[in-house]
Amino acid sequence: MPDRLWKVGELAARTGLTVRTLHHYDAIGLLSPSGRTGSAHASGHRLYIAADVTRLHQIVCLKQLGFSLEQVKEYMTRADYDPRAVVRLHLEKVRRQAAELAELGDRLEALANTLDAADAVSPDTFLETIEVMTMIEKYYTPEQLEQLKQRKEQVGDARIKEVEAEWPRLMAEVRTAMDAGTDPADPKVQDLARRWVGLVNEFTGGDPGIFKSLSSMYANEDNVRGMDVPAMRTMMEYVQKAMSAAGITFAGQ
Amino acid sequence: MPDRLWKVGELAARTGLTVRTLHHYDAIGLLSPSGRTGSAHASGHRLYIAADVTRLHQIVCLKQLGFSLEQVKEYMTRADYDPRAVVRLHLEKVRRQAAELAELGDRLEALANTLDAADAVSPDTFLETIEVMTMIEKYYTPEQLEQLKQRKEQVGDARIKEVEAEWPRLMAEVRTAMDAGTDPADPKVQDLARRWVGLVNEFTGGDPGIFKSLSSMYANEDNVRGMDVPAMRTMMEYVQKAMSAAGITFAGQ
DNA sequence: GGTACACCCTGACGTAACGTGAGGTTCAAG
DNA sequence: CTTGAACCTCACGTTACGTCAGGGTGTACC
Repeated sequence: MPDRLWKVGELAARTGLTVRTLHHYDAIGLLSPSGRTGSAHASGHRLYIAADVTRLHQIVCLKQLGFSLEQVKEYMTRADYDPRAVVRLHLEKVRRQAAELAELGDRLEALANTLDAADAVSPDTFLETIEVMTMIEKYYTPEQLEQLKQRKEQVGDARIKEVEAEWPRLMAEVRTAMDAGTDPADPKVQDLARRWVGLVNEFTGGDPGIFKSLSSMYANEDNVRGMDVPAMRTMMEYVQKAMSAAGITFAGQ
Repeated sequence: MPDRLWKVGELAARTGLTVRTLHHYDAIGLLSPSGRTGSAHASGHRLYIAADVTRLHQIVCLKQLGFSLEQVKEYMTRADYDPRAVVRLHLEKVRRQAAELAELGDRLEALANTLDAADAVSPDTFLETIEVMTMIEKYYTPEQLEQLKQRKEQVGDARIKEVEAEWPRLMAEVRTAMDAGTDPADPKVQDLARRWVGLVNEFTGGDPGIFKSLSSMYANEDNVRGMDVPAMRTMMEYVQKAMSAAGITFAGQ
């Protein structure tokens, strides 16, 4: 039956496409039926011949390979392309997209694991976790993250909670000393500086790379886990004076 | 500077978004600035406060995880979701998409290799190759394809070309016999049937699975590599009568 | 106080590949 | 000649903005 005629509905049923899709292909000039009922009356029913069916099949194939309708059209009208080059190029694009999606998947999985490890997950902690993770990924290399993860396991949750509680206390004391106009060289301030350096060293583990990433993060972000970083930068200048006076430095800088 | 105000341009520069994007977020109610210049005059410049900046940051993070703006909005307004479940669900979706893209990549690579192996690649042979590959993927399992590939290497290109040239000749002869009204039991027709069976056996290698897939393909498709399959089905009935008369069967059926 | 100029504003249309009606017409059977 | 199914042509909706067009605003300088 090579000279049989097909109506849209039949063709749609056969190919798994919808009637609307065939209408669309007609509208954009990708596949117009070779005939219509009622001759030139316009608005007659579409009649597709065998050649149209073949063309449609090719269109579907190219679509399944991920080409856009525009590309398919270009490709089928102007046949002056090098098929190999086209396929190779398209392949590269698909590979890139696949890699990106896979990486996104990895990040989501890491997030999911982090959330599972947390005690309670309110929407707020959720948003905070995401923010922290995103920021962290921006400043630390994957190797550094692995390193931090191992250190975290060594140190243990208890100590981490202690440190997290210690920071606000320390910052409050530094602020008090600054507001009081205390000389950074004052032994009390030098003590504060020693505690500050101690906490930072505990985090970096003396690794210069991690110290650099950390510095970079606090230099560029204004908000890290809800902390007022600009204020911290001001304190840092003060603390650094005290460090000079006490003759101490960060580990591994 | 927690109480500093930001204008769209500044915020855009800081976040890497565009001004238009911020306008868009405002328009869809995802992030509206807390203030405007010129009070209630309408059409004053947008003024974002620190809280707005934080919210924007969270929006950006969620977007980078692949959530749609609609989802982000839902998530940030109604906070009665289980973050873990949401992330796991989203993760699965992303993984599925990544797998699909990876598979598409594999198919494209197979296509590219096939094209590289071909002598000349005109757009027509290209389209034909795609059609054949797509159809083949539909009927044969990956294992069967591997099997066919190995057999193809064993047999060699020369024999494949011979067979491809032989089919049209054979079909023409069968048609002639049919049109002449020759009895299928006629020895001449039995010979034709033997040749037919021989060619099919050579392709299937006597594998029942491949025979089944092949049959399925020719039973469901009306066009395989430009061949008039409906006509072949008619011939097949005739050939089968001759096969019965000759007492032969397909290998491994 | 005026003026330049950068920056801001609000529409409004375009994108890809159709989905989804609305409202009217045509075909094939009875 | 009448159904009912299948068909027809608009035309708007979808996503996340890009890209003008045409006109206001803020601020620095004279």
